[in-house]
Amino acid sequence: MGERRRTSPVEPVTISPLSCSIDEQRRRLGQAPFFRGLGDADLEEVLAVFAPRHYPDSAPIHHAGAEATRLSVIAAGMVKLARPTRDGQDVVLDILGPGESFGSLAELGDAAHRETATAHTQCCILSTTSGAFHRILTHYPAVALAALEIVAGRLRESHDTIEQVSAYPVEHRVAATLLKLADRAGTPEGAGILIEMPLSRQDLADMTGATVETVSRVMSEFRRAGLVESGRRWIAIRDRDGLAAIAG
Amino acid sequence: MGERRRTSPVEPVTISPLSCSIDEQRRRLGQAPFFRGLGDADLEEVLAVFAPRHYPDSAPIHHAGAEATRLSVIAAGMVKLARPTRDGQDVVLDILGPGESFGSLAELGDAAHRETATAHTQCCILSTTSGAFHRILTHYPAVALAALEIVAGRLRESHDTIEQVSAYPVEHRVAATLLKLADRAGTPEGAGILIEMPLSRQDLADMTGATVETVSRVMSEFRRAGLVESGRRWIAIRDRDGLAAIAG
DNA sequence: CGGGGGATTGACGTAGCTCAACCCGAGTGG
DNA sequence: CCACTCGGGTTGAGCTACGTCAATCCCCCG
Repeated sequence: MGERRRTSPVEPVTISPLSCSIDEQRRRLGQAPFFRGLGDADLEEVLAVFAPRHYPDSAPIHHAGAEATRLSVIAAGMVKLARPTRDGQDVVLDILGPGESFGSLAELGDAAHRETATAHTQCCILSTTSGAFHRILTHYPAVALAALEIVAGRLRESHDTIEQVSAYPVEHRVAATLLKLADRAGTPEGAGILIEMPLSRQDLADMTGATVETVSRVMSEFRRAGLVESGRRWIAIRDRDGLAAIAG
Repeated sequence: MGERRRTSPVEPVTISPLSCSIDEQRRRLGQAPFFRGLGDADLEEVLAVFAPRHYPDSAPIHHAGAEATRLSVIAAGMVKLARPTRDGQDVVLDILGPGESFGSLAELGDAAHRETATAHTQCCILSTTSGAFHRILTHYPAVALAALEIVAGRLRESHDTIEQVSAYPVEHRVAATLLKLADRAGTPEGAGILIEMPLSRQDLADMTGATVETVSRVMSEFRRAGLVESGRRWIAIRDRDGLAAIAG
């Protein structure tokens, strides 16, 4: 009665068999911001040191505290970067998609991972050792510059997050987070934008520094206002401008 | 009564005349992480494109929103990086010291400054245009690598901050912030560590995402517990371990 | 000595956390 | 194929950390 929530999830069940075939994945990686700017020959040489590996959904890739020995680039799927806190809660720093990298990049010169990386969907990861990566950096200045730009961009986003969490209420943060995700991984669907990844209230809470309950309340609020639609592990945006108004 | 607070501030009145002499400052900059790894000849060449400029205490260096045209390195003094929020409060992202850089580094590829930079003490800044800086990056790979390492380090610190602000109470954040500052700019003094920079409650509040009043209460608490001593615009740490216990 | 900007402290309001009950849709095994 | 279970989601009722507002204090300056 009154509110009808879409109950038949036209879900983003991205369960393609993800062959993780080396050649296929490598071809796609040539496009990654990381390797942009390399000639074909160089690209071939650089990619040669990367080894592919498949992770099933929710599999841990590495834990915080573990020795940081590899640099990884996502060929397919999504990876969640989180910091476990003393009291057992998680602070999600980012959810990365294809072409994005993690591992000993952000932790250059750091011996241990500060963050836990988990396969947020099943995914295929190309990775190499820190040593090999460092050799690439010194040997191919273009890669070093690309890396610099990538890290600088992330730093900017982190600053955004700090501002959000320090100065704005939960409602605002949730709206902003949804918009960010929609820009990154949204596809038009019906009269809205479907965020193409599994996204639970818990995820959203961990990304905004709030609790599941509060996020749930905020989302209900948004739904009643016709801003979003959501279900078990998915979220779609109905009224982008409305959300943007709340996000500021 | 009972509590005696040090009322005679053996202040860090770093009001050396800061001549900002080019040669003197340049000599010191050779040590900056940025230019480490450059040979003498190269260093000379690189430094040549930097122009020095002096800023009095509290002078604005650039405002958020302004076009990002320069990269700056601090020769002497301290610079406060802050984001002004919609509702007029400031979120302080960092306070930088000699040898550290700001400007179009974190904003590589970004046209406008996201942050306001202010002279937190009087200071001397060497700066160059983004164009010249970019030329340096491509021409001297060592600088690009150093920059990468610097930005990666900052990213890590930003992640620390996000964790703090998302998951821990104000008390905890203030303690952690004090420790961070002490490590960076602390000098042993009497039975404690004096933080060598002017540091108001407002600054601390803006760094921790809290209000002046709350920070003041927390600091009073700390003082009563014998952890810190503080006055008008300065702070000293009496019991490092005690603070560390609170910071976790 | 008087003024002013920072700091302190108190009283009060509230956003968001905690605890707890309940619901619902999707697997799963009988 | 149905019943059970179980993991997520929702909702409510308190509680508390922290923000807000306001008064007062205390250096430090002219």
